[in-house]
Amino acid sequence: MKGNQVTIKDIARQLGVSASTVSRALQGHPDISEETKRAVNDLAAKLKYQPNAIALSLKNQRTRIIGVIIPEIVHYFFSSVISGIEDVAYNAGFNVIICQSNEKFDRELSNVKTLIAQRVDGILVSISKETIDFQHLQQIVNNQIPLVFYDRVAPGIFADQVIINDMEAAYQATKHMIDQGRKRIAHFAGPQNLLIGQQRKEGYLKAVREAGLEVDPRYIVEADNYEKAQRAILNFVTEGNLPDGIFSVNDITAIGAMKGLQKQGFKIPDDVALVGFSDGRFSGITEPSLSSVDQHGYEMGITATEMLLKRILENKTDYPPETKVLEGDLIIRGSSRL
Amino acid sequence: MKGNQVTIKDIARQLGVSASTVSRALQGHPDISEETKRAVNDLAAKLKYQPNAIALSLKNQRTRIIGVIIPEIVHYFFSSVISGIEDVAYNAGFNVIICQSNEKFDRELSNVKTLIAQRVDGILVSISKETIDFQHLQQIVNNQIPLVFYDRVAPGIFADQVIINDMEAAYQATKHMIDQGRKRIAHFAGPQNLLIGQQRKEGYLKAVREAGLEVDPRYIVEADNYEKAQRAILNFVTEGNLPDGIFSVNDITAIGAMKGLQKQGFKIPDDVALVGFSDGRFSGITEPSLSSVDQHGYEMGITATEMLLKRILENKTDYPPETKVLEGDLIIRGSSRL
DNA sequence: ATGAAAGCGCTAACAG
DNA sequence: CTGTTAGCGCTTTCAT
Repeated sequence: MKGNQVTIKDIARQLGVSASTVSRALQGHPDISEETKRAVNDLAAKLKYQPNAIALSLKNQRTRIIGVIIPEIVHYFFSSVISGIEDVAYNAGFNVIICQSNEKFDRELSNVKTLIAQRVDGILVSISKETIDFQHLQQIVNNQIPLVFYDRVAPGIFADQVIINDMEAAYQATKHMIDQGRKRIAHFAGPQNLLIGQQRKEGYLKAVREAGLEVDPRYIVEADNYEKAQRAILNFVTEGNLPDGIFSVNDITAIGAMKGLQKQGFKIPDDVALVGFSDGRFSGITEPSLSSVDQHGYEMGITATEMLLKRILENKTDYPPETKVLEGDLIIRGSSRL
Repeated sequence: MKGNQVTIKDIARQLGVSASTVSRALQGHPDISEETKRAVNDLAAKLKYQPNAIALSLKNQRTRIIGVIIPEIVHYFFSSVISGIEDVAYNAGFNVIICQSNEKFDRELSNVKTLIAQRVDGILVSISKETIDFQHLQQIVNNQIPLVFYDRVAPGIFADQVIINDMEAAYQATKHMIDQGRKRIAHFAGPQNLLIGQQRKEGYLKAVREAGLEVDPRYIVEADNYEKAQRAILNFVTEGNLPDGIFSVNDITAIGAMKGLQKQGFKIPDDVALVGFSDGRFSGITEPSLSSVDQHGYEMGITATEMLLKRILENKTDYPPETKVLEGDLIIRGSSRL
């Protein structure tokens, strides 16, 4: 932002009129003569004048910027969410600032500070795996900045949220394996401080219990990435208690399990059935292809942003927070089909 | 950005001092008494005062924001680049605005306008597949906004750039298959208006020619995604001229080829060897695992941002544009190893 | 040690 | 139809 960008003053000076006239001409204000308008617009085009968004923000007390806090952009689910957010924001004339927390609490804290300092008009948040303290998020609410949580919500914060029906989807995923005759189903679970981690485990438990199967605590392992899944598989094998089905909290964990099992010579789905979660770009690519729950990231981004824009544009902080629940869709593929 | 954020004035009023005193106290200015400083800082903390970044930007004529234009965030390569960008920017106290062009020229145009309007301190660009007109990028240079291209550069624009040695990497990838005894090697090429598309094809051609093999035009197909690869494979099969090796412009294309071939009953790498480009998260997951060129996205993001920050902080527009070339590393995996 | 005033770029009363 | 003025939040001379 060096000093050589064209301002309204430059145009005013060159045309021998006042800045306000230029401002009005640019806005097509009816008071201004056609002649002046033409002169102003021509010169503006010639000089490639771009209004200074910062000055406008300061004046108008709104930035037309939406801040997004996202755990990790490299995941297909999260980048689809971003696409949804951007599409809606873009159509409404809003810009988007994306901040990655990298799953770190400290970084998330700093992200919130940044977005407040930038005076964004609204904030979309999916909390990090580490986040167990929510003061910074409360701070957003206190500052009366519209806030919508997507996917990973913060308990106790009075704000809109859009989530998927994690418990039901997890239940369906597990039940599907049971329906195929599996008896010893394990769960590779996510962090239990995240609601999604709890809910997916709950759904799993519900299906197991409902089928009258035993809940074996050795079969519930906190494993939410490739490496942990591999290690868990190795444990199962050495201890001689291999499950015949595994429901994983996400796809990459399911793939870690798949690779680990195949390395040990087991066949998928014959020996062990696998179902993941999120339906990333991986699912169709593994051999066999991976059953998974489609989490509809793009739609989630759209919905969250629409909710946020509603708060921003209608300027309503009075009505109570809404929670929208999207349905996750179980996609059955080779890894769990007999 | 509603009206209820705490400002320096609020603090001044409550303490019965002037705004300038508060400002100075907050900055630790030596003129201010310890007593006043303490009072100001305490109240600021209590009210959770956050300086208005917009007012600061307007005053200082710099935003400490870096604008990034990226084709599509969902690709592992590009999201790694973003991580590199963010890490460097973050450490230097800069924020990042990410704009997706979605591979559309119009969107890219609009992105550039937005970033100029936001008066970002510098811009990082990788051009879209559609971009063949570069005036908007020239506009950035004209406005004296520091500009660095990464990966996909715009010819004829006088700006820094960081790329990988696409031609050499493509040459190595192709040569590797030739060294393994392949004689009929095809190339699934990217858009030829992108330099990376041209260069990767050039590298392929160089290896083929150097080995004294025939350049068969039927073996050079413009295919840069999963579906196009599948179709191309089908064509090869129906026309009865299946190659024994394919070098693809990116991984997802290589995987499309792999799936297409396997569906037809061909064995990888026995019947056809495959090498991709970019070494995304897919590479280790397919069966067999995919040989690919590691494009070092994270490092590219780091390098590009360091170059940009140098321009911004040293305020040097005088020295000539630099081009940094990173080396791509061929990673040989199961899809091309006999 | 502190305050008053000006200014960053723009808009919107208010005046003519 | 157009100009003058004030103000958005903050910093920074220049006074005192």
